[in-house]
Amino acid sequence: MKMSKLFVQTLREFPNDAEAISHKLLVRAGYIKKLTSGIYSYLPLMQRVIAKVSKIIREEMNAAGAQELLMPFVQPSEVWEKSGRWEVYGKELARFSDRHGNKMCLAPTHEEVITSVVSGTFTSYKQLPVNLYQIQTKFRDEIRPRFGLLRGREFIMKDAYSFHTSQESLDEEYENMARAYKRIFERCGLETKMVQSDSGAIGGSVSHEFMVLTSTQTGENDVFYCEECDYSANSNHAVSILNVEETDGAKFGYSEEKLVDTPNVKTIEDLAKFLKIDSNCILKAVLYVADSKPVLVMIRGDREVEETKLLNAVGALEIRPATSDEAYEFLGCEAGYLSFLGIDKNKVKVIFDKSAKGMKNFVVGPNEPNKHLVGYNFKEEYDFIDVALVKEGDLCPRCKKPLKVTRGIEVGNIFQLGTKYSKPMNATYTDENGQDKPFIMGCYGIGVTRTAAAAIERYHDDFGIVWPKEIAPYHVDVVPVNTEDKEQMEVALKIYNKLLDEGIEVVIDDRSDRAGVKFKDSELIGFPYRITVGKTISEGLVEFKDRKTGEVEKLGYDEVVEKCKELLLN
RNA sequence: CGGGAUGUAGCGCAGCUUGGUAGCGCACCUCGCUUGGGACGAGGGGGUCGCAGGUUCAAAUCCUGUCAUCCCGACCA
Repeated sequence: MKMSKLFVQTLREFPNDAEAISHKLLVRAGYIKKLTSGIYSYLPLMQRVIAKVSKIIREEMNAAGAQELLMPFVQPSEVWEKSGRWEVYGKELARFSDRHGNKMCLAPTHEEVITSVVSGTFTSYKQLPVNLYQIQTKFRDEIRPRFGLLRGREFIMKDAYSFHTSQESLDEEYENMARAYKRIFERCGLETKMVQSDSGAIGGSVSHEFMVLTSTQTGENDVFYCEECDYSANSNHAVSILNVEETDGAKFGYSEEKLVDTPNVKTIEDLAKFLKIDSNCILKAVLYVADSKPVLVMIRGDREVEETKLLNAVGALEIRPATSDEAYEFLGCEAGYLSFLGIDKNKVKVIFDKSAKGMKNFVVGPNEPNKHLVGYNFKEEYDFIDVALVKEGDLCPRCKKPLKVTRGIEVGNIFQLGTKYSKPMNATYTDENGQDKPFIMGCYGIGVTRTAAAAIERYHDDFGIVWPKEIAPYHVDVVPVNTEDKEQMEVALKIYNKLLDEGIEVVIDDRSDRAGVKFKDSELIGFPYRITVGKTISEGLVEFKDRKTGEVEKLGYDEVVEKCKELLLN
């Protein structure tokens, strides 16, 4: 490809509306162009990266025994009503009506359609298991799209769905996919961590996410992991053993139940200071609204509620913290002094977090203003449920060593769906005994465009993108320093043509710009290797530069071609 | 949804307070010069100043509304 003809416009400055480094670089280096919030055109360079990632995915999925198909992006409401998700999915599902007034939507995922495709096509246990996948555009109308391709509204996803006659068969395929995913990301040059996770809107029981670990910035998930054993989990799923298992207010002189004045003391921090007690000896009350009904969470003062866990615990569709006004409305008390004590349990659901178990002589709100109860002890048995966010330093649930936390970008996930979709949609096969049984299903996703963006988050420097060579849009950039110099151009073209003949993906920067411009662009775009054809041709040499290591070698014309072959063709 | 900010040429921005012919840098076109790290000179093209309404002799500028984009937060009592 001639650089002078490549459809790309690099920018001297970073775009104003980008935050994440991958977003900034993708725009500046001319890979993507925004059409509207969270929706981008993939320009030729990007399209090549997408094709590379897709190719790796296809090869590994096919090798793992899956078959590719392609399903509709526009779907009728019927299948979604059948599965029960038309009501449940919320505003992320982009809905519209066709000209006949039929309710339609843009596909955010394909469980419904694949289930209807398989149902009635494979009807015998003899034909199972089967795993089908596609690589396709998805649309999710995110509340707040951001970070460019990391959280767009429109994005490209590989989604696979497997159908089984038994849990054992599903387990096997789940492991098979986990192995395939590991290989896919490795081949993309990405190190990933497989972590336990919540199964979210897709549903099901067992699920894992593949995370690209990032130091700080753009990872949108907290991942807790143990360095001793291999335990690791998304914060929405992580469990821990509290490092202080039992707390006793008696240590601070509160061994007797008593109502004390705490005027205008509303936060846990202030209360701990006011009473001269550790916050883990206070039982905190947090009021939520779950599907417009109040839920009061009682949790140890040094802990925070993990909303996804709470959502699952109460089986709600939507959950949010209550406002102060709502606190007054539901509990008849101003916020700051709320409690499970003295409230109507038929009106307000109360959940006790696991962290509250074993607390003694603790401080708790009395559900009346400007007072707190000290030295309180539970007077009946409660069910303690885990709805708390793990903290760094908590102990690993497996080996009891302190947990660490890091940020991660979720590039893939695998779920065991069971019969969540097949049952309501009445999708069945006939078993050995002639009986109809619902399919047992699994599903497996990879964000193709997000994977590319994650690679940039992970691999870049001050000059631009440093692509892993497996997913770089081109491998080699041949730069004649002075295009007016006939000899330089001749050598550059010779090398370029030879590389082309060898099947190496190469660009020749035949623009008449000065060398500096071409070098800057080369580094910004992130070609893994650059061959500079300049003054050294007087000695029959050209310069070979590795983008990643920065190493430079002077090589003869044939030598440099051999070097590229060696590095790029196996 | 709540709060904040911003909409002026493809990109980055100034101009708005105090109304009076729409500007700068990059990019683009032409000519010259230059060619190993984002050169230089001269000339040139490109903008309904987000949109709608209002005030005014006159609005990018003032007023009202509206749309869009970005950031923060989404209540832990």
